[in-house]
Amino acid sequence: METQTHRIEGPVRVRFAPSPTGFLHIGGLRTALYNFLFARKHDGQFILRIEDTDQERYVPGAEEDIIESLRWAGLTYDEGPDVGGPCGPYRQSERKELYQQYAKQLVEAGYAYYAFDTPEELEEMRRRLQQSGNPSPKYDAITRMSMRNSLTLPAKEVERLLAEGVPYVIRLKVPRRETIRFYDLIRGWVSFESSEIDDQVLIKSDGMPTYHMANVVDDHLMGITHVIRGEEWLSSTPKHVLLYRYLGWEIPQMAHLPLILSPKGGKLSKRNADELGIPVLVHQYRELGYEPEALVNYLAFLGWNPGTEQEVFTLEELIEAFSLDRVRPAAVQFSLDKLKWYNQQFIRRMSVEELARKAMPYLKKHGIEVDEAYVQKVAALMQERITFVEELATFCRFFYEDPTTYEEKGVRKRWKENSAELVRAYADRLEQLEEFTAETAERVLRELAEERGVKAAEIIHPTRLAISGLSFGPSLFEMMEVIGKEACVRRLRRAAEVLG
RNA sequence: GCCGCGUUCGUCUAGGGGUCUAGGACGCCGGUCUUUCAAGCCGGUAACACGGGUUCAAAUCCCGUACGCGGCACCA
Repeated sequence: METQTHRIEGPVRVRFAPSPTGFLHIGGLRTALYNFLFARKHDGQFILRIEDTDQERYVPGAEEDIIESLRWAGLTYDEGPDVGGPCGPYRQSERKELYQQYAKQLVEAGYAYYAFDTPEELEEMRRRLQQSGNPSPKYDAITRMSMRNSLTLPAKEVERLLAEGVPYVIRLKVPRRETIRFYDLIRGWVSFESSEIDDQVLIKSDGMPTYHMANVVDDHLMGITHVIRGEEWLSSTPKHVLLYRYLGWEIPQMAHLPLILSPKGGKLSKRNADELGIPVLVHQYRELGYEPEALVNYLAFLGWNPGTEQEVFTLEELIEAFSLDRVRPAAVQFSLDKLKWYNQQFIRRMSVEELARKAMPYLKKHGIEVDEAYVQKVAALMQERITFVEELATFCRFFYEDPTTYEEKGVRKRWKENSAELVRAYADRLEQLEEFTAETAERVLRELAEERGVKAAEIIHPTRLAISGLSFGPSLFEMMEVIGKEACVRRLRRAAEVLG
């Protein structure tokens, strides 16, 4: 049978449905982002739903992390556990009865059944089948007839077991031979043989639904029109198709996003990413000082592109440009280099006021106490030279305090025999200046060079070392103006003394 | 192993039968500018996985192979 998903009338409703079994992963953020962009693009609603049906893997704090991370990234949702909405509750653990009700409906209609097999019995069945040459044993149309379930047990026995409270699960009765086809917005028609699918558990023995059951029920009840999720769900989609059909519901449009791979090509798991030094959790990026706009922009381009040459987009621009049919089906490799480039791009697009404001917490963190007006001057000189806002503190200490060391390589290359004397002479002249600016500092230096018959560079380079302790950095004279006459003179004299 | 999905420069990608001697971006390399370092500008490096078809013509369509990834739980 062919199952066409068709366009549902009315506004677009999409959801991001993470499970609080861990902190938000960048792959999760990308999925959330595409859902968000799609919803905003079509003036629809974006919903956050927490899929916490696995009580064993529940990680405390995960839900908070997901919510905080989405907020940080600017992906606001219209309905969710913390903001409410007309289709709540938005936490699956709070909707338990709902799933049971629909599961019972499926049982009554003959599309699902009770199964009383213990884990040991299931294990035994798999072992038996494997021994008889079946490489992938399944609880399916054939094996279910030799198991303990409401299809094989007498009705009275089933009633008795249920009444006695014997643990049971509810399984989907997957048809024996049928081709299940569905249309994926990103991949086109995809088909699976029902014989490859096992009788999926819908309700676990603890009464909680499995993902498959909860997902289908909630997507329907919440009016989800487009299911946009990771490719790892593609092969369980036929089960969902069956569920929609048996429940008599319309199937939302499906779109399975390409997976994000590690830069080496494998799965971007926490473990192998840690080995490569790649953060995978959204909060790590926040802590490392990445701009949320940069991460979002980069993630948007992982699997999608606007078809134009524009690469830097604000969230608003992404919304405008986004479309699912420009999402590619192939898995993509994550690259920190490109992300850093985006970060640099966003820093350069900030005003110096904004940049300085963002730098303040970092300065505090590094024990530097200066006022924001001063930081703005630093920001103006450094904006084009930094990749992270934090570098306004770490890379720029010389703007805030005298250097205590001098870069060895720079000294070797730039500090000559006559440097100490020239630098002292320069300091003396600067001290006399009434108006200390980049222009006057430069003029005085060039005059001195001319008088001494040396190239300006012979004073410039040692001066840079004396002022900043480094052989590279922003425009020397502008830097000196920011640092001020008194400090410059002091630093020049000190360097002459220390470096000889 | 079985099933599914995928495959254009190292990476992200454009392209969807002729306009492709395959374009852009990141990275890398060189040049230029400059007091240095960045940035900018200019230039370079580098790809249609392979094999068969179809066609006057294929990166583009079809089939196969290889490789990669995903799934095969009372996890999501």
